[in-house]
Amino acid sequence: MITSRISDISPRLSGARDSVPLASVTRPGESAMPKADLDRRGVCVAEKHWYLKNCRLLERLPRTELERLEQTCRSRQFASGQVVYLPIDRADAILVLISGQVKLCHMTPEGKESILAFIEPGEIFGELCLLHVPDRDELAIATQAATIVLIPRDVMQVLMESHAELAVGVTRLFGLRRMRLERRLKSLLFRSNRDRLLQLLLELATDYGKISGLGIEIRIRLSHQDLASLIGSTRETVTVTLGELQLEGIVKLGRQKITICSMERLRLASGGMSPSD
Amino acid sequence: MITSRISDISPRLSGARDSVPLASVTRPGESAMPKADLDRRGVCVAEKHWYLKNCRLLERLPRTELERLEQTCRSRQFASGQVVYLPIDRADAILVLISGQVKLCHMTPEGKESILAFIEPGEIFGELCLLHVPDRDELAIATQAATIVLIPRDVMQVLMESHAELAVGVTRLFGLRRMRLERRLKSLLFRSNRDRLLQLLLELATDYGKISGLGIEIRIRLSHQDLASLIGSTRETVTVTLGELQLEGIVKLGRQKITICSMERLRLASGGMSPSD
DNA sequence: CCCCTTCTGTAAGCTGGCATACAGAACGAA
DNA sequence: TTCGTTCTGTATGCCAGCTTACAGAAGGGG
Repeated sequence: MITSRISDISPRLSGARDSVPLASVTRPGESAMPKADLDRRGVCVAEKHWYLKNCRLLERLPRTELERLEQTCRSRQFASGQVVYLPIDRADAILVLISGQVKLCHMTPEGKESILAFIEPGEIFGELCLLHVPDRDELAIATQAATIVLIPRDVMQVLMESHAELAVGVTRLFGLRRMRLERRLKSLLFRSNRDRLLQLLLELATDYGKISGLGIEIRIRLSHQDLASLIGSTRETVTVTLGELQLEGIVKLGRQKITICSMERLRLASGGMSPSD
Repeated sequence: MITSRISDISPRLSGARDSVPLASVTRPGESAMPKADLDRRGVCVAEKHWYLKNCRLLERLPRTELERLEQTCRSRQFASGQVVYLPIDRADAILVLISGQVKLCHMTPEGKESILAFIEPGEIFGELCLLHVPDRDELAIATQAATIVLIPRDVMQVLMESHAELAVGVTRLFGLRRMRLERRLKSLLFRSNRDRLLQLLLELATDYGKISGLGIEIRIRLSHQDLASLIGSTRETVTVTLGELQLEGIVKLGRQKITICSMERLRLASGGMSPSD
């Protein structure tokens, strides 16, 4: 249920209201990191450049810069379900997801959650801080135990100025995310619940699809509630609609697992448009 | 009616299907430009740098570069209602709107139009081509007689590489547009028709608001159909809802003109969130 | 000025999908 | 294994908003 999710985070929300720095969201005893990896300030310093090299955007930086980054940025661990940042948090660093999974979402005044995006390892998020907006304006929650590296905005900015290819990469990132948003907006306006779900499945299949015996399986685990939060619908409606799609032989359902039996029929049913339309 | 809008553009659609370059969308006799401003190829060459200097993004370029731009880019005139580009057009140039107004929109398979954005003089659009996506994926229509300068993608790319401040500007542009989209997405998911309209009015007031005697007047002319296309609703529903808001004393209606009587009450009614939420 | 188009207003009926309410199933933790 | 929690499935009433259908009003072009 949604309400349970909210109560899940509200204690942290109040805790962070007085602009506690990100580093203190995890309480001392809560960290899942082995002690050997911690220095005196509880910050992981080992192998960071190795981590960062796995980030598409940063890998093109020269080795010296990656090492310099080690000096300035910190690594953090988050348990599954933990809040990474809150809408009201100050946006002063970009984040690199090293491992695990994070979802970015937004809460309506009535407490409904709409998921804006899922972040996978190697991806960057919270990058809007580069525009010098005051706060995050979105909620980031670890959906799996996650390791995250924080790069302060100033540091990133300096890097971008001295390394044009990084700036180009960031521009590209902004652009691609914007395209994804536009696609999503288009698929929401004027479309029935069923159409939105079909379109979503199509996008999930292309983004996270893995070929399996029965067809294309969606790698990430999503409950019906999650799907509803992605298309702005309700859990019940999604359950029913998915059931129909299964009867029609388009998908095969499992617990938090969806397999697309026939991409052609899915494409056809969702209006014959590719996910990039 | 919507259908009439579609028939309005469909002849041009077929004309452009075989990848006719943008420059040929306007038929020779159709230009509203005085002859003196045209060279042999029907392209305006006069005072272009003066135009471009009014563009927020380009104004920071050194004068020499602006003049070089004159050599490579063309200027075009579009009559009100004319198509600037089609979703299937190749995306190989960014466009600068010098004067007039352009709307970017998307057509659903059933022929409903959803407006993605309005472009005002000095603004850039079609900039997604910088990501090397194959085609436009959206429809651009002049809503007022418009003058537009085309900057080929390659030219822009070279400029960005040699002028970091331009690249930064583009990044910023992408980011800001993305924020706007995210805001819009949030205001669409899970919100009633009324709420969406209120939120839209709030954004329109901040983006295009002009103080007048009765309150804040929205500068751009929008029909109820346009508003419906912006929030994914129907013309009738918008008419009724606007009527209610007028009765409540929140807005004052005129033909294609809306004046916000009380920003406070509007803000309050739309959930008490600022447009940047 | 008149005609034609676009814009706005109003109303009645229908329906997709939401709210609500249960219940069984699968999973995780202890 | 057992208990508690989350996930999934199903049914019913109800309502916001879409559809359809008209009609007057305001421009605008000739």
